[in-house]
Amino acid sequence: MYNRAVLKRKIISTFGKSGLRNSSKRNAVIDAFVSSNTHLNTEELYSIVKSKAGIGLVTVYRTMRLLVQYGFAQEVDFQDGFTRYEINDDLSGQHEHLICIRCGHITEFKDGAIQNIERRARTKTGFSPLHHRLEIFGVCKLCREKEGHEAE
Amino acid sequence: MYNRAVLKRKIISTFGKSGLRNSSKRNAVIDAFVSSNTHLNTEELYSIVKSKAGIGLVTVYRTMRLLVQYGFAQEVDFQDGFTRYEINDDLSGQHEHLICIRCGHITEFKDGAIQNIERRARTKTGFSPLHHRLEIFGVCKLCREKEGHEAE
DNA sequence: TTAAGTGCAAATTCTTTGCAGATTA
DNA sequence: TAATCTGCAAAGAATTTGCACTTAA
Repeated sequence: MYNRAVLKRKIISTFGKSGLRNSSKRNAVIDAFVSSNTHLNTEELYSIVKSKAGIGLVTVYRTMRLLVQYGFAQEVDFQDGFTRYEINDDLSGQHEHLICIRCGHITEFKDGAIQNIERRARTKTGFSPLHHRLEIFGVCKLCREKEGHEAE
Repeated sequence: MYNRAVLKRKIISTFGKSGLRNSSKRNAVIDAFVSSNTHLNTEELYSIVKSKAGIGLVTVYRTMRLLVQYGFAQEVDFQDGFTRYEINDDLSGQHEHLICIRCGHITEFKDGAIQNIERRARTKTGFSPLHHRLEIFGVCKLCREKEGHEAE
């Protein structure tokens, strides 16, 4: 598990080495991002930081784009119409998403077998995997219980 | 492997039972979709059908939405700014996507281990998987060769 | 006949960009 | 000081919707 304060320092240090400046507003967005436990979209990140520091939506977009470019953030797509972000799996350990098509609830799920799939992809096709996204769509336990397990 | 003519008939029959009509323009979009081997986006599907039948872009959007709703099409996201569609994996057999972050080339890749991951997800969390998306981002063989395998 | 399907243009929604002023190194 | 950063408003791009007309059942 990554440490958030460490991650934040690493991001700012990496940015600094690339000629990006250590701005207080951008830092507030980085803070909101590394502190979040869920998969926030731009609007949600904005609603966190705008009260704190009078930050504009555009700054959130620009900061998230940088975080993706530099490999600290990864875009995830839960088919709800928003681009969402999470801390790059390579930093925190790979995980998959179980997405309930009834209630929209997201469960994170770890399974080491993905590593084997990536290894086979490399062996069979010469493709060199860097990171992945696995989203499994289905019906969560609670919704199945509500429906009397019809979804079985 | 599904048969395309059979699939098309199945779609139209399912639509008919739901009170949707058998319209020639919608059929042209369905045709273009079931005949395609790649992951077409709306604009690409439109460019196929507009010459044939004077169909509007809006009809393509509406048809693809129906195909997704009824489970015949699945949206895929290759992070190129477009929503792309493929025939639902449940109908043709599951496959994964290897996406080259240099040249954008997509390779389809089959690996049965995903079934085991889905099974473990069900056992561990009570989640009932219906379908999944696995996208592995990395560098394809050709790009690696061009780069002298730096990406290793 | 009548409910569904369609195209056009307008409206929405998410995201990016131009530019003048603010901030950081 | 000099380059980067920022917010605002405007522009873009993908997608949806309102509405009058067309078509299938």
